[in-house]
Amino acid sequence: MTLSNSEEQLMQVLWKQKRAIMKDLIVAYEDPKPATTTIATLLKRMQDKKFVDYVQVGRSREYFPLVKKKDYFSKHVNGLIKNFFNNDAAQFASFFTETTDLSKEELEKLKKMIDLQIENK
Amino acid sequence: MTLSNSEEQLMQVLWKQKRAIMKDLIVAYEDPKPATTTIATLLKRMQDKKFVDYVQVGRSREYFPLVKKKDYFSKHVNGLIKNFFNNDAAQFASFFTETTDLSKEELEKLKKMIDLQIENK
DNA sequence: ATATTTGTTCTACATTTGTAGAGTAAACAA
DNA sequence: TTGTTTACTCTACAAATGTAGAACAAATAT
Repeated sequence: MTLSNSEEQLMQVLWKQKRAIMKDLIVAYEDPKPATTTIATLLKRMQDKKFVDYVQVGRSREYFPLVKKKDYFSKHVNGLIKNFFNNDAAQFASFFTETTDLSKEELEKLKKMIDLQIENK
Repeated sequence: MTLSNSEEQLMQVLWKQKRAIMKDLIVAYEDPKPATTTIATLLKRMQDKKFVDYVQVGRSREYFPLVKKKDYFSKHVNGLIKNFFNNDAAQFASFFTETTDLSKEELEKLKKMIDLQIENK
């Protein structure tokens, strides 16, 4: 089960806010803001898909993510790797460093992180 | 304009085969293979979206990609970076090295590539 | 020459997605 | 205590997607 585009967008808001009621969610949107009913529909569908849940707080529901951004995202990336690179992460990595536009500093930082990873092997 | 899932799947086949007629495309599918009309519909929609074109060769059309896999894919990755990491590629990179499961050798290789990149800055 | 295969277009239809109005109940403001 | 706000559910509907039958034309096999 995956999120559709607009569901994913809403999920981003929720990940950022951690817990939020309707009003908070809508505030996070640019103009033209969606109708409240639109958000409500999306939230309901996301509940059905087990991506969010809520607790009743007074008159409102406080929504929260059931899925960690990191987990969701790593599934995404691994899907991409599988799809586009025959499941070869190294090939993906190479592609990544070529394609994205990292500054010298960022590259140095990345190198340090890789060193750390190598040490832990 | 983006490809839907099943369009993207077909695009993968076409990228692999470079140029292909209907029969070749269908052969590449696992059982249960889709109906030829299904593939035809997808191809037509992909033409409309300017992702493929064809030349008539005898009785058949030889289809070919109009978009390079690499270009298509880098747009994808950059989309992900924007969406999930606030447009911060370094953060993405860090996430990537943590999450994907690279071997020591692969990490070394990656480090070398990064060094190359740094030199070219 | 007739039957069969192949590729195509047209049409169709169920499902999913994006979006929101109508109606309603609870809480709140005046 | 009555109007206003807020959040929710129900319903709706157009567009996109996934899938494929019907019909047809060209090529091919017998």
